[in-house]
Amino acid sequence: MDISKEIRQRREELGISQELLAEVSSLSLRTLKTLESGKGNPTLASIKKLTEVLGLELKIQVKSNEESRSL
Amino acid sequence: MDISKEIRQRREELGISQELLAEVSSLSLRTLKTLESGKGNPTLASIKKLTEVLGLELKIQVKSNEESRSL
DNA sequence: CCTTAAAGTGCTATATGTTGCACCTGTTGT
DNA sequence: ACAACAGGTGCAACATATAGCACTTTAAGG
Repeated sequence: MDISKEIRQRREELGISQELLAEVSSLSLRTLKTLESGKGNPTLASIKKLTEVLGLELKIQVKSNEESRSL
Repeated sequence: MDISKEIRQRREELGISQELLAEVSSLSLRTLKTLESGKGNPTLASIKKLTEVLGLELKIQVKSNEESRSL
């Protein structure tokens, strides 16, 4: 799933508003709105601010080879 | 591990130079150098360009509660 | 020694992410 | 209908990521 959608989904699961999330994660409300609506190209720092507050973690790993099997 | 270090490690595993990686991922060599040396704040787009070429995937997931157990 | 390849860095210009403000829409409750 | 709340968006200012260039350092190989 898209990162922006994951963030929105997680925020909604926690039942908090964009305004509150922006405040506690020290990210501007404007930036959060842009990010969640999938229109921006956020910096890693912005994403980390949100993941820390939301209890999410960003992992980078070797891709599982699904498309290799399909050929 | 840090994302910048993961990217460098993966590039070295594949045995390619920064110059080649920058070229095939349509990212400037300057930006890749900055990123790998851990000095920048890359955008999500830059990270995605690299992960796609390197066969890596960026995943965002609920944090496993290690620190909850330690208390 | 010299040459080549790979990586790091200062400088600069350009592109764009971040931010605040104002305003609009849609929803909920009275 | 009106008010309050949550979310989306255009605009402009500021901060900074991206990019190219030149130069340096280090390591490997002749």
